[in-house]
Amino acid sequence: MTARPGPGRPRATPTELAGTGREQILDAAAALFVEQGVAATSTRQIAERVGIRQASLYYHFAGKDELLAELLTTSVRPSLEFVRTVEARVPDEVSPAGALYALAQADVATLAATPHNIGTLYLLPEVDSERFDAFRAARLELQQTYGRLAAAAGTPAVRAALGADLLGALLIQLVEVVIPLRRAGEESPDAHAIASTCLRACGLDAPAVATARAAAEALLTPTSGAAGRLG
Amino acid sequence: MTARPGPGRPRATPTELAGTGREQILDAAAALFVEQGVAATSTRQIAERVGIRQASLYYHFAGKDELLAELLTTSVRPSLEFVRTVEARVPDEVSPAGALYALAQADVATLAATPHNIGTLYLLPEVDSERFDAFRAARLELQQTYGRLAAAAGTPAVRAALGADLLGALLIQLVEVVIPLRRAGEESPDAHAIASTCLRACGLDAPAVATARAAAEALLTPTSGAAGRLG
DNA sequence: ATTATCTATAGATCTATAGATAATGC
DNA sequence: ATTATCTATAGATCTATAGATAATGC
Repeated sequence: MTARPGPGRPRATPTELAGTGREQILDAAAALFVEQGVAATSTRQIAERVGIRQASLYYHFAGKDELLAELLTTSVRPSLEFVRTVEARVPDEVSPAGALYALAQADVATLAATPHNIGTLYLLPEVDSERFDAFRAARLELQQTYGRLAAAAGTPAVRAALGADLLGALLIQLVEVVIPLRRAGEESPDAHAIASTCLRACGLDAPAVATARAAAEALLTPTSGAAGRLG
Repeated sequence: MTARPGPGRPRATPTELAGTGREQILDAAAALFVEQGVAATSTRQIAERVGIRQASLYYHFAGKDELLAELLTTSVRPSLEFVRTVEARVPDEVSPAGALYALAQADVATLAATPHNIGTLYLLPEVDSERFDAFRAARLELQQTYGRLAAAAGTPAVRAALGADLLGALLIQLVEVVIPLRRAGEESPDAHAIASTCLRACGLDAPAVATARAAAEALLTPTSGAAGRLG
């Protein structure tokens, strides 16, 4: 485990972290950004945690913004791909309600498992900068997909009262309850409980939620030689 | 409007802001904290916006932390008092569902109307410091009340599947959708739509939601000489 | 006398660049 | 030759204190 030598001048104080130098830096930055925020985290702190000198960071990254950009985009990309794949199967292979359930459940699981509770980064004020609008665009697409599916899955009364945009915002918000829960040190909540709450928020009654859950499970488990491969 | 002179040396560059010096500073700090975060906001920036010198801040406040502490507590206090008043009337004067509807509606309205979208501050990493645990305790009490009311109002199946703690977290999360919506420049959403969503999340069906809404409105409008005064 | 500002500044950061150095790989 | 680090540092902050100053209020 003791850092393979490889090319380049050896570190003054060798550590036993996994991954390449780049990865070690990203990981340390993620932990500190989540804990303290970006502005409150100095390049020196990041370097210290990795076990390199402050200036050595700049060999890998142009600065904190580039670190944040990379953390944000690599964290949202999998969700985005998943959401696209699932929506493409609506309504032929799965109902809107089933798709919505599957997405909510998957996103809860992802947010619960992500190292350092990285979802916290989405809430930082720095992210509002246009420097990160690629990330925000991805996030908006995710939210709009939730909104479309929710509008399609919801009861007519709910659809009329809320509209797809508000529904999307509300459901993303529900899914992201995982972030404050983890922050508060709570144990990871049941993804099914939250996915079900998303469907109830759309006006579905208990039997309809049960049906959606079954549909989601059928979608996610490609039993026998079924078409299902989700990338 | 041109700042009454009053005691003290005059400012080098007089401004036309309303309120006392303290209030002007708090307002400027709120706007900047929300926009950039606390760590990214310098005492100099705050002072500039007020129209005083950086050092003059310290006559009123010990530093940024004290500013943040004051902004947080004055922003949560009204919600906390309201929630206590309402819960005290449950179940004699109002049903749990009616109380929950009233709270959600009121909190949405408050968050939508608050200057500078101050709710954003709740999400800043700085707030996790024990320096602000009075604020966090207040916030937790608010959340727990939501949880108790939701557990009482919810259907047995929902209560069994989620528990009061998770319900509280989910409902607060729903109400706080106003924060990202405002941040994105969205128009303020309908408080009724969100309050209804809270009740649907608890498993209530459309008629039950309508009943709760009526109960909330009866509670909030002390018609004729009714007992209702909500302080 | 009290209040609310001002000017000036010490000391402690923090970022980002320049250039040297110590490995590996060819 | 390439890679990944190192040392050293300039320049730009930023915070918080000391002490002066210019009003009002008594």
